[in-house]
Amino acid sequence: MAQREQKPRVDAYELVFGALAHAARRRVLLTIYFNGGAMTAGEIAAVFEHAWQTTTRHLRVLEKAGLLTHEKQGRMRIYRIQRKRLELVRDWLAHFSENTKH
Amino acid sequence: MAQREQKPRVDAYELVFGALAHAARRRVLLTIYFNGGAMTAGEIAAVFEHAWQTTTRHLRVLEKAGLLTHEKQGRMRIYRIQRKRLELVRDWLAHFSENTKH
DNA sequence: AAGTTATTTAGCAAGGATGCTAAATGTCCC
DNA sequence: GGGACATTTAGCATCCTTGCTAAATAACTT
Repeated sequence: MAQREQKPRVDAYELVFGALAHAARRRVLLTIYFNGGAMTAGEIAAVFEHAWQTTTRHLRVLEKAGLLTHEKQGRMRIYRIQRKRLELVRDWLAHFSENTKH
Repeated sequence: MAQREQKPRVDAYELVFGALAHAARRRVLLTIYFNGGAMTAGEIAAVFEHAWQTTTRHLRVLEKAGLLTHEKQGRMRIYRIQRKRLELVRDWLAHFSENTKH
């Protein structure tokens, strides 16, 4: 039993890696990116065979992970990819780089 | 319904991202890496609070994902990290790089 | 060969994730 | 303001994952 556990960006890894663990969510990110970085929820959902509501949940997971943000525009919501957040993954990978090999 | 789905290295992404989705497994990789790239199952398990068997399963998942390999040495098994396999993650991230910005 | 050490496999319970349908919310248009 | 459109929230069933304990395998030791 550890005295006290710190949870600063530890949770961030958890959220991001968790979000990327599902093929549909990875595909959502790619889809939005190749569409210029932003799409409405409807456009995104249309790409998938899933029910609308299922995609909505995936979007929520991605947003909670910080990989997506949304803004309202009238009755539609525009989701925007947060490329910067993906660097967290790169950061984690960097632990395994040649140089750091200690 | 798509005509036919190809699954070449698609499954590889699935396996690797799936494996990295669990904090314990990410920690196993870091542990082995910072221990010089190889450790026995026992040494790895000793690092965790989990029951031995639970860690064994994590090792299996990581191995199935290609992130670890093992070789027998007497009655112990030495697990070795496959850094190269992590590049698959880097490859995926590369889709979002500035340059490739379609 | 019997016992000890190192590790995996099997089987089960609990919790979480995923996908669906139905209902709710919020906005636009006549 | 009433209906159509865009999207989310709720609730439920199913499946997958994780963690555990018990049992099995396999290699060393005496």
